[in-house]
Amino acid sequence: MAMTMDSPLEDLDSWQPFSCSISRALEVVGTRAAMLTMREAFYGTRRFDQFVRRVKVTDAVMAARLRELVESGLLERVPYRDPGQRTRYEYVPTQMGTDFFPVLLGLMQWGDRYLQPTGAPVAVIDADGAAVSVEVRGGRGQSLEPDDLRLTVPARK
Amino acid sequence: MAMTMDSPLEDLDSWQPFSCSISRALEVVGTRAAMLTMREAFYGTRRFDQFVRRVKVTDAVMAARLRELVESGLLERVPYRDPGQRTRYEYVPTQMGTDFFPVLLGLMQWGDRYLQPTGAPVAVIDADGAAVSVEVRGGRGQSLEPDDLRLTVPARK
DNA sequence: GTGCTGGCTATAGAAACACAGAGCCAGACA
DNA sequence: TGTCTGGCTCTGTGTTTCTATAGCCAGCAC
Repeated sequence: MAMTMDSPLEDLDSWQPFSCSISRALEVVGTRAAMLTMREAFYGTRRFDQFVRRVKVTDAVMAARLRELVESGLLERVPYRDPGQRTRYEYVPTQMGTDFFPVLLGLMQWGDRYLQPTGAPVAVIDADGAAVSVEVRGGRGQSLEPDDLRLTVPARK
Repeated sequence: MAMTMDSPLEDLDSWQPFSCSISRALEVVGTRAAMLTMREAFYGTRRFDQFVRRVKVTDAVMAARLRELVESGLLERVPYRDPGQRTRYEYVPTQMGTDFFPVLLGLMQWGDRYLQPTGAPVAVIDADGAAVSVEVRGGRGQSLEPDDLRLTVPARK
């Protein structure tokens, strides 16, 4: 059985955040460089030197972040070969990495709204050219506001 | 006029990420403690000592993060008074703070899926008790996958 | 072979962030 | 008046993440 609470959690002191998913996620993508590297992967960046130039970190830092992101499973090292060049590697988002994009999109949308006095520098659109948005949806597909949400803590094992 | 590109961006080298909303957002909520503080606000935590205990940082760090989050506009200092106590302050999410919750929810959902071998420790549900999910929606309200997205860079000023 | 180049590693130092402990201050209560 | 308490600040230390610079290595070009 589960302990169910209203949102916000009524009895906060009876429950401590344990093995929180947000906390675990931040251990993987919690640094600025890691987050911006995933942003670039979202934009379509694939190659080492592109990542270095566009995220504006040193190659040492980018090598470290890319290695971590590959180890964590968000990116995959895929060999490629340009004519006259030796084999090198691209960094391609995995399913796990692709599934992270909504977080980036949510962050972008929130930043566009509150931190961009002169408007969004990049727009994300669908096939029709209409603006895209990140939303919270309930079981029937309906849009939800934060006030509509409740939290449940499953029974501990 | 706008420069429109397929997703992923075709001509990455012709466009540099400038005043990126994600980057700006990370300047405000880019640290682990700030993110977990907003998580707690989402859970319903309001008072200083609760934040300190539940985020598990020192009071010094929490005081600094709360001050920054108030200055940035995500939280608001609201006076309250318990019987027999002097006036103190609660930290209550503003509209800007509430609008940030989908990002936290997206992070939680992603972490639940990929970083929790034994299942999600907390579930977010709607009024019917159905699981809630963060989705990307297009102009007609349809669900979108990352492959369906395109990016547009408005003309520079 | 030699030279060159791109991805990657290594080291040292700077900056940001967190911890631990001490101390300050307003105000409720004796 | 004096004491106690909770929110908050200050100081010093350690860890992490970053920058800057140098160097390594595979392999293509010559």
